[in-house]
Amino acid sequence: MEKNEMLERCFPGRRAALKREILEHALICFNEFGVEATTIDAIKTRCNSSVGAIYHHFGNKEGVLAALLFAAQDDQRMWVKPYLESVESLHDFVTALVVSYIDWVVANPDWARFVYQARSSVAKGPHRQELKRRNAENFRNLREVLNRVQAKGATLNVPSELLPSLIIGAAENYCRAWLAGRVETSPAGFRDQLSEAAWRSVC
Amino acid sequence: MEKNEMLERCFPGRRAALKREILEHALICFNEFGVEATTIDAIKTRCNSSVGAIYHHFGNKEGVLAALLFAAQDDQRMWVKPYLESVESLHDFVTALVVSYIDWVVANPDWARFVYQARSSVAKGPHRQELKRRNAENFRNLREVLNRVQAKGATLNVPSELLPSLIIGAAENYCRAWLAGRVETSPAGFRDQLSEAAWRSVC
Amino acid sequence: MEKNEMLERCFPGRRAALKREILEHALICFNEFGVEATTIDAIKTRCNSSVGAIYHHFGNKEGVLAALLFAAQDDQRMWVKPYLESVESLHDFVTALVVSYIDWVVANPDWARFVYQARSSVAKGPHRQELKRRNAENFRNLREVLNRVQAKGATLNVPSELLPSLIIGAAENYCRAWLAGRVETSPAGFRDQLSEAAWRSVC
Amino acid sequence: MEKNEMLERCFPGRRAALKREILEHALICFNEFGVEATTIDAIKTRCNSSVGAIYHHFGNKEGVLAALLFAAQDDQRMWVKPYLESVESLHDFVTALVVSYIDWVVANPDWARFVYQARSSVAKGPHRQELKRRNAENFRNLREVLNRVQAKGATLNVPSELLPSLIIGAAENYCRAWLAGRVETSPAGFRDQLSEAAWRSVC
DNA sequence: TATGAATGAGTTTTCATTCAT
DNA sequence: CATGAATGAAAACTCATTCAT
Repeated sequence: MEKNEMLERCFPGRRAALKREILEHALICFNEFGVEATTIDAIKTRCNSSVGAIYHHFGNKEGVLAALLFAAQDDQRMWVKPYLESVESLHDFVTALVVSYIDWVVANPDWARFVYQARSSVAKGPHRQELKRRNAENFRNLREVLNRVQAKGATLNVPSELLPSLIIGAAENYCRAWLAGRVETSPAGFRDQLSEAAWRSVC
Repeated sequence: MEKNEMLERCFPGRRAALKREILEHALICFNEFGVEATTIDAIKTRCNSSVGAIYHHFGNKEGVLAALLFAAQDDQRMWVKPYLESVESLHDFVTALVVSYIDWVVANPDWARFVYQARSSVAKGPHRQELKRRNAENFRNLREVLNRVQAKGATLNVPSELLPSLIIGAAENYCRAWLAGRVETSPAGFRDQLSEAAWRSVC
Repeated sequence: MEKNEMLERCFPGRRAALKREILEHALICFNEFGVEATTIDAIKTRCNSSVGAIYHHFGNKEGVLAALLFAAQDDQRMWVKPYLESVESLHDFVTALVVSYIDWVVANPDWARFVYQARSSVAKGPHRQELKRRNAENFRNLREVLNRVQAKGATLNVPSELLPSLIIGAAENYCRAWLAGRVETSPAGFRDQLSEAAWRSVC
Repeated sequence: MEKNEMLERCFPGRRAALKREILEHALICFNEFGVEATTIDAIKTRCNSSVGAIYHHFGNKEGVLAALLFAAQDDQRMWVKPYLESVESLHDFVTALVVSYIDWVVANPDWARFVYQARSSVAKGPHRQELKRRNAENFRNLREVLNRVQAKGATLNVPSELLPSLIIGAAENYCRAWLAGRVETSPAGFRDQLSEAAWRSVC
């Protein structure tokens, strides 16, 4: 199962089995009832564990939330790597980002749904520094690839602040709509159209 | 004050004065503490009213939330009207939507911030049908304008489901980032770039 | 309609029309939801009146309750009178009480249901003195009839305190069970059996 | 103390100590203030516990009420057993029921008072099915004894629905009056008279 | 480590009552 | 007299968190 694979990667080993079990069911609860409406008790009931175990492993509710969000983001960043490796041009770069984003959402709809609602919660809570740090690091990594590509040829004539929105904005908007059931067609069906649109929007 | 103007429009008259007062301060609370973290008590303290009055006028917390969201959306839809009136071409249409969107967000940052976080709450709560109905009606209205414009000349070669994301996705993404403090530059500074990018992405 | 007849008797005249209207619908609410669960608002909604009107006429919720209870008891005491007039013997007396009790309950099931649940409420509330006074007066009146009858012939060899329970206990118990739906057969079907049983139990 | 004995029987063991503690003091509150007027807070204050503990053990207020009622009824049914064992005739049967009823009320006035006011509440609430089930079972058990006795000799010429009212009606009525302070003499003083009256009323 | 009973501050909500119009 | 908006005390109930076993 996909969920277990991702968690196995993030929390490997036998000793972390319960940890993975808890996170797996916490994700289901958060998506089913919403982040705020999910209680520790609901999670412990779903995974046949105990409140004590959850607190032992994650400290508190925000700890569970942060662990899940960071696992999802880590996975998403691992996922994009192979897409970026063969990037040679600016067009490749934009396409890699858009397509890998869509592919990840389609492959992990539960995680994507969760990320959209959990991000703002974590951004307000005690793990917001860690979140910022991780986002900054990710941004640096992408920047590095962009710089490498731009060194080879043409450069983009777009303000740095605006770039992420132009590249990912439309794709994210459509993925949100799909996960919320507002549109029917899977984003997978619009991979090329969304990546080409993103490319046209930046050049 | 802007807030009062908008609320005056939605809930006119002397008798609704307290209603407006409550909504005005509820908006501030929701933005300051978050939708879930805002308590009825906090609202009543802020507007020097009573819990009873809030329940008398809005039934419950979800009622306050829905009243605010619907007021904001009504205003946003009133706002876009003059932009759409002079639209002659597809390019005009895309520009009108993007630019009016940005202008509204910049003119009403508190309302915009609120809409982003309240929408998903209302979409899960007891007013979700009303929300759907309103969104559908808005969509029909825009569609009508689009049809009128397309009748005159070239038509867009973009799937209907994808169109809203292509037009508004990047602008929305940037506005969210701005309101969350993740970028510094006001979206007003990127009106033309965002609307041109949207246009290129659809044609 | 029965309800109106009884209320017309207790609160006669045009000016008391609203009063009767309120009481009539309050009775329905009290029976449907229970005394404590019935709110002034529910009553005002049911009778298309206003909270102000209810408070104007009855002072408070306990006032409504007491007015209804006293009306019901007054009616029950008016009802028993003709039964008692022709009483000549002890046997007649016991029969009159049991049979009139049953007949009244069957004729006014809503009022009877109400009396059973309202009595203890009023007995705790601010009208408890008035309730006591009325009960004592009623007891005196019945005692008088009993004395008159006993003066003519045989006397009962039953402690005074016990007498009411022996006479009415079984009938009341059955009527309660009937009104609660625990038994099917109307008490009217057991008029003779209950009155004869009562008579055998006291002699 | 009687209360503890009864509760110890219903909820035995060390682990249930707090459960018993809560019920014991809830009973006092319900009798002192009335079922509706007793708040969870009043109970928790009286037994030096916490609202959380009460909700942990009983779910909600209705849960406390039902637990107490069922405990009382269980006790009452245990109590009547020895009275029924030596029953040989119909007369014995009626006497056993009336006398054991009176003895139980006199031995447990607080529980009896509670049963009278709680029964109708529970009969309306979420535990009404359980209540019905228990009453039906109790009825079956008594019916069995009655059948056994009737097999030996004379049978009663009284409708089945009416029988309980004839047997217990007067005693219950008197016990209610005594517990409410409307009469002075303890029902214990009228054991024989009430049981003999019941016997005469059914034969 | 694991458990789940116990805590109690904090929340939503209700509703009798008042009073200005 | 009638109305219903406004009040606010008080209620039920929740739930993150702790801690003894």
